[in-house]
Amino acid sequence: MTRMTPAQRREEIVNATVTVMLRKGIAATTARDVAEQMGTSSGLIHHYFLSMDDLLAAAFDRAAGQDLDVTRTAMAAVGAPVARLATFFGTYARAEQTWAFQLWLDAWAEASRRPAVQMTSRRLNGAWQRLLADTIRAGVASGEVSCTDPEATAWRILCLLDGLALQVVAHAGAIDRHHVIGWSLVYAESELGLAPGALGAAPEDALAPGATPAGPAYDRATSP
Amino acid sequence: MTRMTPAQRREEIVNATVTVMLRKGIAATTARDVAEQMGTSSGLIHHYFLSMDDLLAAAFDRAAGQDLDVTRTAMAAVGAPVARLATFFGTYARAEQTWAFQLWLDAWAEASRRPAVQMTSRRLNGAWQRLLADTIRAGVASGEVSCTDPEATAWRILCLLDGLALQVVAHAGAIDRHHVIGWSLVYAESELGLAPGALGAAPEDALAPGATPAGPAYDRATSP
DNA sequence: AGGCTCATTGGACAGTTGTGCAATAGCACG
DNA sequence: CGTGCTATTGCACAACTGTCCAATGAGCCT
Repeated sequence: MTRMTPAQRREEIVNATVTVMLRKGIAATTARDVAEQMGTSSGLIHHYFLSMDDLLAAAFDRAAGQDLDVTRTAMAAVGAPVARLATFFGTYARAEQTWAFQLWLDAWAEASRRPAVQMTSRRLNGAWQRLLADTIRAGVASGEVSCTDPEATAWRILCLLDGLALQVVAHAGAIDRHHVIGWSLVYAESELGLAPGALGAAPEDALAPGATPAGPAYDRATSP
Repeated sequence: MTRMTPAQRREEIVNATVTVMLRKGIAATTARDVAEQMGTSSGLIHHYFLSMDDLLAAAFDRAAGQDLDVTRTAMAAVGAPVARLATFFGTYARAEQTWAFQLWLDAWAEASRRPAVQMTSRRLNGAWQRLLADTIRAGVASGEVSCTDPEATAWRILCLLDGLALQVVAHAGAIDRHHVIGWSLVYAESELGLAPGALGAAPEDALAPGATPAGPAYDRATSP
């Protein structure tokens, strides 16, 4: 029975929940799973969280929030708005490797049943949109990009990204992983009046479609 | 104890499951719910379906397949490819009223846990994409539209639609319902080299964004 | 050293769930 | 009318869930 300070323990519970969530998904994560992951009693969890809904929301907040922070700080380190947009897609692409996109899918589906999860997912989704919209606005201000409605454009780019990623996660093989970034990037360039390639080098097979790509092999592993 | 022929009963079980699913979502639909909906015993269900996974897949197939059929037949009744594409969006828009999009969300999220559901959802998603791609190809052949890669374009349009609809269902209010069709439609026109408005009259507030639309009031009801 | 606070335990509890099976009863056929 | 097939019942079963709580014991303060 190792006794920890409440702050530390709370932290560890959230961390353990994230670990379990990444393995089993939000919907299938139980209090006992989390306790076992920590090596403690299951009663401990409800000493720190009022309900499972709260815990799952907190864990999703941590997992998804970290991705957002990574992208945000990476973008903040870049000066020009267009370069910042390029960083946006570049970071997204790199994050693909350890992809936790199934979490988003679970969060959206669970939103109708778990109020706390819905609130968190809505807040984070909004934050992503704002990050993108703000950068677009900055680009408009500096004259680098042209866009009549940054808010709407940000939503559209994000929703295309989500829709594509969704297919990759839910129906492995239906869409090539690389297309997710490549196609979104091309779309963003066209919406923002940018020259092709301005936001990143899209692999040409991301544009020339149809036939099976002769590009580099990619792992079809479904598990994270 | 009303006795039915196996075919009839199987039919009724699927119908009842669809009804329950529309009310509670795929993930929360139980064998007992379905039995209660039919007014029969719960044991009956496993006399016709090997597992709950099979039943849920069959029910989702029916519900989502019907939507597909409606759109497909509506499109088949139209001659010119561009008009057929316009019908695609028009039918989609009308289907919005009795929106069962939560089912798709559930299906995608459950795909990783329920093999039968994944197979069904993958098949139907592919059918939607093929429907769109074939029509685009026909448009290219007739010279009405220009598109270098109908397959990819179809996926992109569909994924934008899904991504937008997803936000409406999961985070009611984040995106205006009307934007789902309007924005996708405008995007499709640009991808296919069509004149604005060629695929349907997008409400102007679907394009002029930002401020709260002064358009007609729309119900925010979340339940179907 | 002793006491006290509170993190932690381990299990109880009531409610689910999917699944399987003997018994029952409706219906068609002889 | 009786007989057999089988659709249907009703329940048992084991496993699981979130939630709660009295008992325990670790570590800090006096």
